[in-house]
Amino acid sequence: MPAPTAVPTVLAADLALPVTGADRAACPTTDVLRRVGDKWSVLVLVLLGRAPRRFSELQRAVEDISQRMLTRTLRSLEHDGLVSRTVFPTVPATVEYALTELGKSLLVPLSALADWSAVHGPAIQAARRAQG
Amino acid sequence: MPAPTAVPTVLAADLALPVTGADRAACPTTDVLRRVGDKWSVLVLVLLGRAPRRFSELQRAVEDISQRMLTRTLRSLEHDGLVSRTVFPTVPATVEYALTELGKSLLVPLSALADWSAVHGPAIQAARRAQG
DNA sequence: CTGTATCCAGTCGGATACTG
DNA sequence: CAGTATCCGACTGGATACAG
Repeated sequence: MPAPTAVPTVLAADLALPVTGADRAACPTTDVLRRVGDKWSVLVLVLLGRAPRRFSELQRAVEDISQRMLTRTLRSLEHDGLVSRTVFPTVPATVEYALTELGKSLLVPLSALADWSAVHGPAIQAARRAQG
Repeated sequence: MPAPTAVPTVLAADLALPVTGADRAACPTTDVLRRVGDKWSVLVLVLLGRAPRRFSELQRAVEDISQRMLTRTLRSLEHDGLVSRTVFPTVPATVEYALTELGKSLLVPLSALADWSAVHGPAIQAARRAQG
C-alpha cells in the first residue's frame, strides 16, 4: 500500500474526497456511487440481501426490468465482486445469484442512505414542486 | 399523506425498498441515489460542505469540470433544495452557493458510504482486475 | 464573473427476436 | 431456464462559442 501521501482533499462531516484530476478519477466514493446510482443495482442488491435467488425469480420480483437489463446489472455486480453466480448443471440450466460478503457489507451504508431518503425525501419532493 | 398501506418491501440489513411498479418508481432511496450518482454532484456537495463558494471558486476547485456541467449540477442541486444560490448585485455579478440544512444533513449518510468505499474500494478494484 | 446556446460522442435503458 | 443479439430513443457529459 502506498504511503498516505498528502492528497488534496476536502473535509466535511467526516467526508473526504480528492478534488484534483487523477486522484478524483480514482476516488472510491465516486466510483461506488456511480456503480450504485444506476436504475436497478440497489434493488437487485436488496433482493439478494433477503435471500439468494435465481434469474427468473429476480425477474419476477422486480417485475418491470427487462431481461437485458437484469443480465447487465447482475454481470456488473458480479464483475465488481458484490454478487456471486452459481450455475447448476441441470437441464435446463439453473443459476443462483447471491450476495458476497462484500455485497452484504455494502447494504449497511446503503441502509443509512435509505434512512436519510425516507426522512428527507419529502423535503426534496417539496423543493422540486416549489420551483416547477 | 396516504396511510401507510402495506407496500410490498424487501428487508435487508434494515434496508427497505418497494419492489412493485408505481411504488418503486417513487422510491426515495433510488431517487436520492440517482441524484447523487452522477459525475459531479457529490464532489460539489462536499466542497460546499467545507465552505460556501462562488461559481468561479468551485470551477477552480474542481478543476476539470466544464462550465456547462458545473451550472447544470448546481441548478439541479438547488432545484432539489440541497444548495442555496445567492446573487450579489455587484458588477459584474457575484453568486455564492452554499449547502442548505438539507444538503448538510445529506453529507452524513454519504460519509458512511465514503467510509465503506475507502475500506472496500480496493476489494472492488481487485475483483475487477481478477475478471478483466 | 456567471452564465446560456449549440453541437456531438458515448452511454443507459427498453423492445424485440433468437439460442443452448 | 437463462441468457445473447440487434436496434433505437433518450439522456449524460464535454467542447466551443457567445452574452448580460
